[in-house]
Amino acid sequence: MKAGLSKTTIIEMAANIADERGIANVTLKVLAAELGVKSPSLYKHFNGGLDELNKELMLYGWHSLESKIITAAIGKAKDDAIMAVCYAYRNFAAEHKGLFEVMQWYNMYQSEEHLKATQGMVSVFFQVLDAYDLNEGQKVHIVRMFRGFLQGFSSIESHGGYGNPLSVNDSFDFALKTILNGIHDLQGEMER
Amino acid sequence: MKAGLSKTTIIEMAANIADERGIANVTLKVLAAELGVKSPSLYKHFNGGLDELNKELMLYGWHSLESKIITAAIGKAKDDAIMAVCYAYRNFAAEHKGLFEVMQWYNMYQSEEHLKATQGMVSVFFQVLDAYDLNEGQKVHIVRMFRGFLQGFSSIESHGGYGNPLSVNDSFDFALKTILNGIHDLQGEMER
DNA sequence: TGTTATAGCTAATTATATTAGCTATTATAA
DNA sequence: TTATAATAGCTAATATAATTAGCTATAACA
Repeated sequence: MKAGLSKTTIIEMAANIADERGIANVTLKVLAAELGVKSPSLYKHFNGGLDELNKELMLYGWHSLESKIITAAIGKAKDDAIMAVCYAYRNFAAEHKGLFEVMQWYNMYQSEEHLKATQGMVSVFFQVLDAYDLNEGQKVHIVRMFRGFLQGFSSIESHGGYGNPLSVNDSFDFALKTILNGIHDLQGEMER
Repeated sequence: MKAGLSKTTIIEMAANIADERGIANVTLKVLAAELGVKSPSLYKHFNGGLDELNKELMLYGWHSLESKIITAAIGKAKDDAIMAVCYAYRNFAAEHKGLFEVMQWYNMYQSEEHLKATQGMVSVFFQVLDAYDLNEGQKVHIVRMFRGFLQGFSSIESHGGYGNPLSVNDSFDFALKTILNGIHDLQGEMER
């Protein structure tokens, strides 16, 4: 009862380490040192050790992203809302490289927890799509396309995978407009 | 001089372990046991130890994917070629979950090696796009969109991230058609 | 046949995660 | 206020995997 740690402060420090020093440094050793305690002490907060910590970090990341995109969508509708949400996603990945990696990497083959974690974000997409004249199946396809594109694009970009000097921003805009056009076509040329 | 190992056989076994038992089991211990040797022996083939092995595994994966999509594109052109390439990518990810993971997650912050590794695949996309009337910038945007989408979609799908019962195949088709429409639209214009 | 190179070995070292059990501080109740 | 209980954090010990050092037997070859 000295350092006064809590799950939250530990997770936040872990997220910080992931972003600043890379996920390879998200270890109990580094984390404890950074928090000014010894590594066994962390087991008082995370019974499941490093594994549980990574899981919590993954959940924390998705929840953070969720609130970012919710905030971004406030006061916007249709294409504007979609653009805002997509940019918020991409910016989050850029600003939280390490955390974003943990969000995707942890729990690869145990999808239940992952599914739950991403549900919030998925809901936001569906809500935004409610403003369009689309059936449920179409919405599912569109949300899946956005999720796939955003995750892959953001991941490649933040790892420096797009080597060509051409503006990555322009490529992102191009892709979003392409998907938006697809949505417009489904509506039979209604107004955007 | 007994087991007669080579870099190739070791890498192939590592890829196999990644796919069958998950990347958490790609360790020198497991790998050596599987190959019938002791783990220090592997240093005779990989001076850099586990790190070098993972790098080689990543490169091996991208080269494998490259030849798969080249094969898929043979005798096809335009939309047919693109569809074939995209399906080949997605199938590869589905059939090599572990390897596909290593391809994305190894070497996160040292993009040079990653860039080189993906260059082959990128070239295939550019070649296929040569059949369309597009300028260089447009091609770059399109390839980036495909890469982002394919990586994210395949990754989410193969980790069971698309929970909705709706056919994932249909979503994939929907997305590809959406992007193809975008390409067709660009051909109508003179320039952008 | 003798020499050399080296794949694979054992033994030892390092690094991290984890467990066991102790202690001091904080919170709570008499 | 004092006694008691709960527990955050500690030290010491253990487990597991990576890695290094140095040895040895075999394959290749002069």
